[in-house]
Amino acid sequence: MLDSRRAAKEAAVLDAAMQEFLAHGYAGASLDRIASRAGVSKATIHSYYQYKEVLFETLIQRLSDSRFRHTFGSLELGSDPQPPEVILQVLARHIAQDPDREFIRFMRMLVGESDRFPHHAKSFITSLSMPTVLQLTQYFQGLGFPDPEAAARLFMYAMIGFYVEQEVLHGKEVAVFDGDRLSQTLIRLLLGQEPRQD
Amino acid sequence: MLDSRRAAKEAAVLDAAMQEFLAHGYAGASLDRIASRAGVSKATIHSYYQYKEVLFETLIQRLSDSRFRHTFGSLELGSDPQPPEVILQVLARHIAQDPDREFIRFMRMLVGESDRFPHHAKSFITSLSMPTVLQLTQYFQGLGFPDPEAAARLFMYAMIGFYVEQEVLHGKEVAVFDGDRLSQTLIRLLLGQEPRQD
DNA sequence: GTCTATAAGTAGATAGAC
DNA sequence: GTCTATCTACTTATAGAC
Repeated sequence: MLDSRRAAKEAAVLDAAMQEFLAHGYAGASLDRIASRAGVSKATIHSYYQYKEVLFETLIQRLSDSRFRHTFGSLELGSDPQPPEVILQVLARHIAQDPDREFIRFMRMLVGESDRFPHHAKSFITSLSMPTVLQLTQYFQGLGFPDPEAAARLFMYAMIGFYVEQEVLHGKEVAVFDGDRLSQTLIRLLLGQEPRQD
Repeated sequence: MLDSRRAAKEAAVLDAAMQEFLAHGYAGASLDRIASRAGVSKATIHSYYQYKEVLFETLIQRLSDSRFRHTFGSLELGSDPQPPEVILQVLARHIAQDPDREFIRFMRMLVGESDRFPHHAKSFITSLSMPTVLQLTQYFQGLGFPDPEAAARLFMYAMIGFYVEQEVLHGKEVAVFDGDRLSQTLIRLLLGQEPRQD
């Protein structure tokens, strides 16, 4: 009974902390605001997480995990019987599209803190970028590509670059470009179906 | 005489501010440290730039301008008589390579502050991403591509994604990948010279 | 113009009451 | 276990001496 009340408070702290850190970054986040938004005292926060940095670490880990589940939870690349152009199209949308706006702010924070918290960035690479490269490499290998890892990384980098420029850096508010048009071009090139001038 | 002494102090402030903002981001930067590193008092800084935010704006503009000159200063795409694969290779290195480590930290700060300072991000897009897309689009149009803008953006996004994952997010410390191998793959695909399985 | 000194506010973290 | 009250340090910004 007391445990569940404590668990509820801890969840409230984490939720409030997420909003605060996503809105202001690490240095700009205020424990005062987190406490007041969570409906607890600052002392309570410190009893859960001794320092601000511990709270930040816990939160980043939680956000990173949830993104991992989002990207790979509904993805079964190997056993999918659909044609490559369909599979790759779906995967491109998985990488570059954003169902919830929260991940954009997470990326901003992760990149923004990647100088002061490099291990968060590396952990993100390990748990998201590496498995994506691996899965794609195996897939392109199965299609008989001569350099499957280069194809895999080209695919991933193109969609990441698109996401960073259009969504994270507000590029689509300056000059919007359709993500499907990009991925279609890329997929046709990779599969050798592109219409060309000759 | 007094003017030049003032100009020297102002330059010292901007240099110190650059180090401070790049190292700590906007919220984490301290005017105390900037003043002490520049060898002036805080009051002097405030006499030049009324608020911290004004100093930050000035600095970002300066950094963005210098990067613009770096990327396009030595680049004459249209009149270059060299073959496409050479030109594109050089351009790929321009986008993804970093002669000075400073730009990595600038990107981290720009992305990290792009939620609270969206106009900086947009200004960056306008002065760097847009001209790149434009130049590349014209180049691919000259080569007879059916959708030159899609090819242009694919090229730019792939190199940006590579840069963000490998350099900004420390990806190369987790699993390094050769930038030339990526751009060679991309260029061969675009120019229709890729070796394929069939 | 540029400084020192200080104002006024907020930061993270803790002691001690309950 | 959670609170209120407080400590110490640091923040931006300014007033006033020179």
